[in-house]
Amino acid sequence: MRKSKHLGEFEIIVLAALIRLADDAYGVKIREEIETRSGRKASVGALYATLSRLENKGYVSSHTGEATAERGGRAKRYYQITASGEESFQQSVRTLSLMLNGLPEWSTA
Amino acid sequence: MRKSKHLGEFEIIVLAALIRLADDAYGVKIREEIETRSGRKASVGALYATLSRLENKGYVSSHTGEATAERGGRAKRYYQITASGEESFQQSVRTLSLMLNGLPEWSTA
DNA sequence: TATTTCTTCTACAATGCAGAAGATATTACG
DNA sequence: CGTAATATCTTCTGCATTGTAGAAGAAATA
Repeated sequence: MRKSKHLGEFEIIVLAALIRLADDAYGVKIREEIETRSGRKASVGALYATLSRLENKGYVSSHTGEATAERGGRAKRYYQITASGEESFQQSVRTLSLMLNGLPEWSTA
Repeated sequence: MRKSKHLGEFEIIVLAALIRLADDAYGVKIREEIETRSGRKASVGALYATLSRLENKGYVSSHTGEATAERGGRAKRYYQITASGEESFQQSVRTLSLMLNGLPEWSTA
């Protein structure tokens, strides 16, 4: 059915982090992954708002984790990308790739 | 001074098109470049709004072209990326690269 | 005046952002 | 034990920035 709505810059980054973290993707960890890997700042609010919106669009799903906590704290909420999200992600990545490929700013990246 | 505000997805795409088109970058052509190269839709309104915002931020500059028109029509307005815009562009591209590099969605792109 | 080419305008929708507040678990200590 | 301190994580709220569409307007030639 090909809706072709585009993902925002931060949405792309969040989904990339989700994929990287596989089954260890919960809020705090996702934020950490983004900041350490890319240096890009990501406030808690921004992150959760984005995750929530992605979930509304059906691009990610979530489930609350077991109370495994080694030391205090609230239960984690784990996220994972859905098939639909994967499709959208791929399309956005492809678009960027087509536009950036070959540029000096790109190769140097 | 490192402001580090992030570029939006479409802003990145527009800047990429600007760089590609070099001195032939005016509205209609930019739009064409984006759509033919990546398949991504870009309405006139969206494009000019984005160019205008980028100019306000000092990321692009513009000048009106000579009335060269081979056959009717209004004067073109040529855009080019500024040093500051280039810096911001590079940073955004780098962030994406760091997040995407190594992912299957990326290699496949 | 008709036609062509290109840009502006207007109004609204979607995304991004920050940090205080809230929830819920373990640990400390009487 | 009871309950306060502490640690972890997520929600909430309000606002700023970016994205979108297409009709309307400007300016040139035929």
